Amino acid sequence: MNPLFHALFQKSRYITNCLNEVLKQHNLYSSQWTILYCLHNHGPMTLTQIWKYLNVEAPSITRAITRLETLGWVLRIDGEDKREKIVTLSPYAEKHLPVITKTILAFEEEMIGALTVEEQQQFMILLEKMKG
Amino acid sequence: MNPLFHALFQKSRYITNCLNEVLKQHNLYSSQWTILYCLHNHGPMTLTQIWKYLNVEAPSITRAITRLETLGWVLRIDGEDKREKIVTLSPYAEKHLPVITKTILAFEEEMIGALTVEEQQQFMILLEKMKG
DNA sequence: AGTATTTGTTTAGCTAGGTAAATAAATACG
DNA sequence: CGTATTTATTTACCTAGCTAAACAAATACT
Repeated sequence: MNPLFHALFQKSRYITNCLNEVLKQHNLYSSQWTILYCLHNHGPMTLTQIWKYLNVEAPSITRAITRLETLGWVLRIDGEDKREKIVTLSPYAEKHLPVITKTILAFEEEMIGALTVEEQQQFMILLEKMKG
Repeated sequence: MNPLFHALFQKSRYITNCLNEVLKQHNLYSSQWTILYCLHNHGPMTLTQIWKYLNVEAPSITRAITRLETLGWVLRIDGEDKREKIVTLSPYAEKHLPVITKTILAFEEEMIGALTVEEQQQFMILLEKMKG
């Protein structure tokens, strides 16, 4: 395996593991938090909007939303178009998200802190260049 | 989610998906190929050597090796220390690996080609800086 | 020598992604 | 209007990582 790929995969796994560790105190997993944060910023979204935005396949989102629903974080309501389901944050989520967001921001700052803003931009540019 | 993490995870998933697409013609998955390539370079290895080198947990390797064994790519033989199993490439693997390696190198070149050698080094350095 | 600890591997069960195919509602077309 | 196609979601099943705990062999300790 090309060392660049190897390093990329490693770091990706490492960061998600760290993220899960931080989220443990809130009884959440990284993929769940990603969706909650997404809904928090965009307001109610259909499943399709969510998976297109997060760039994963639909079944992953269906499963995650089902779990979040049973845990009481989101509500799934029928849209005007009867095919689609609109997902919204529950009052419980609205109440608890701010403090979670805060701990996550601290984590991200700690993780990325060693990079200057220019380095962060450079990193994004280099990522883009890898045939997207 | 911090856009830098988002981009990192995205690209990581994207590349493994592409890799799997390329490997489909050889009836292999990326994780399997990673192990075969590892054995090809280092010669016979114990399970522990493999998971420490690839930096994943032991059960992932156990499962992958079991699958590779039933598919005829590797052999698992008892070591002198009766606890450990030594994994070696099968003659079938020795025969077929070169051509697979060739297609993978072409894929990696295509994927990374847009980056100069300096940019690749820079990318590695930036990855390292993210709290390892 | 006999017990306690460590080490290598495996098993069980979890999240998290993927594809392929089923289903139901909406839309397009002849 | 009725059928064909598209679109949104779901279901079933696959790889790929993880942790926790079981187990057996080796090593350390007294």
